Amino acid sequence: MLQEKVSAVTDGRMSRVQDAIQPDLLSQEPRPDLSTAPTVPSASEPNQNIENIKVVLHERELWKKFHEAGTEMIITKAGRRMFPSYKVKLTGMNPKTKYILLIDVVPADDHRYKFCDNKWMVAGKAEPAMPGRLYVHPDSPAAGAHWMRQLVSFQKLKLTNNHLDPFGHIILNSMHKYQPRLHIVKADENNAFGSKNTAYCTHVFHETAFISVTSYQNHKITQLKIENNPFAKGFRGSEEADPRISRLQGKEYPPISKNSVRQRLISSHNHLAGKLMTGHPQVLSSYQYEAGLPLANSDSQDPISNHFPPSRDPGLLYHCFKHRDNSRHLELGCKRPFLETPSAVSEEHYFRSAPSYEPSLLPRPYHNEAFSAREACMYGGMEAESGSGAGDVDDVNHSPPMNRSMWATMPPYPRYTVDGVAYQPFAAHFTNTAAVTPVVPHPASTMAPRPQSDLGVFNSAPAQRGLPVISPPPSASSCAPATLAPRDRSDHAGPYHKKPGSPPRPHRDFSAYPSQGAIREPSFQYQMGLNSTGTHWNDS
DNA sequence: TCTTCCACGTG
DNA sequence: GCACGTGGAAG
Repeated sequence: MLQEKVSAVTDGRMSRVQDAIQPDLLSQEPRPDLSTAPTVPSASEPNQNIENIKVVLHERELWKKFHEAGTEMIITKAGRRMFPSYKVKLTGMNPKTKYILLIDVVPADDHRYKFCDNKWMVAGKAEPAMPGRLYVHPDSPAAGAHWMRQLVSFQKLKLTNNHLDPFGHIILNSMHKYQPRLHIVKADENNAFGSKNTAYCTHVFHETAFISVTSYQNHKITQLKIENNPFAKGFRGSEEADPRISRLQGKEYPPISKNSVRQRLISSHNHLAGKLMTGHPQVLSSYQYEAGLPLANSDSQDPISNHFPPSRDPGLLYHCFKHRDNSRHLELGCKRPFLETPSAVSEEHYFRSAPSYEPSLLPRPYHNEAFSAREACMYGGMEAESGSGAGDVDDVNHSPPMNRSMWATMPPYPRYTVDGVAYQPFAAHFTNTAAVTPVVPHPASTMAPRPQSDLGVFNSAPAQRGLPVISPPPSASSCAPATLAPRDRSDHAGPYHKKPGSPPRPHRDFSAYPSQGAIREPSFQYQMGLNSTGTHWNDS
């Protein structure tokens, strides 16, 4: 039943999505006409009804709590995990078909925010989008049976504000609003994607949108993190007395640090405010989605929506797409640009996402690289790879190692990257990691910390490395984004040339591709975009 | 605003 | 016992 509904729904959405997407993809270029764009995957493909895949966000209620308060995610130079973690339950996949799951985090709008008077306010124009990176789930590629077997967790994904991050973490600007997106890509025969007929779907849960910060602004969010994140248990205590604080201060009783006081006040305030706020939660949207309803977005009012921009959609948006052929196909070859590590390492994929604010979404595969994943996000450890893919969970499903490709999504803004700089991903910066191999990237080797990449972040930087690039498909453009980017980059600025350095394993490079991004798609905009206006999350 | 260090917790 | 994830405080 649900499925039916879902399907139906999805279909609807999908088409929209496509439309939307296309634009993105194209965005840069003249966008072909959307109409042209094939709708969803027209391609025929064997298996896949990627569009029939259902994705349920795990712990949605928790996400909603955060969303209602205006979710904030800490970003640090070293990389910080997201909390709540992005975990999903998948159903409707072809058990034998291999899929690659990846997440990208795109700007939700083009504003910079500030937290004043206990609420988020627009504080100017957004900084240029950072090089978009994609975080590929370490188990990728894996068969549908594998993905459906248990929750798929992206908890190891890390966010950073270091534009030169060598670890493959997702790079964001502080005080900006972002929207994580899940992309399910059907792996091709080479365990890569990007080839013709590559089909993929993008799912967006609006309740996972957040504002990146270097320190929490809204006390309510801090409290939610402390109350729900096991690693923050040390800060739990009665509200009144934060044990930890006490300790720090050496007092038994709650110290009243300015913060604590402030927090308390705020929290009270928030509560009231919250109640006052609107009334409805956007929850509906989510639910709708789940229900399979189309989104109706009712939400305009949704408080949350307000907080975050726009997306109105129901909780999720989804796009499905199939590449058309020509276009792009990525090759996955596996090359690991940076990584040298040969075999040992597994490959990771780096992707770049597009910066668009919205929805651009589509990933475009860039090229792949291999790498190993070290940590498996999901199940525990997996590495998948080693040669093959991750082995995590079951290996059965796993496919062999995949190549990691990079995708670039479109950037919202044309610029992307670090200001045009050629980004050198990893290598350059490795400074810290001295250990890391300097120059060339070795993937596996030691790198200091493990990059997310392990996880699978990719950047795109294909060209430079010689990675396979995707060829751009002309028409595809409309549809398939992926292609475009890659080439562009290479051609154009080529932002990233990789320099000699190599990043640690993980990431290989990233070229940043800018995807462009802005979305124009109706749907999308519809979703997200909107709100810029207010944006206020005020939580309170 | 951001970075670094800290104590404490999980796993 | 160790590595690492946390938010707070101090800088």
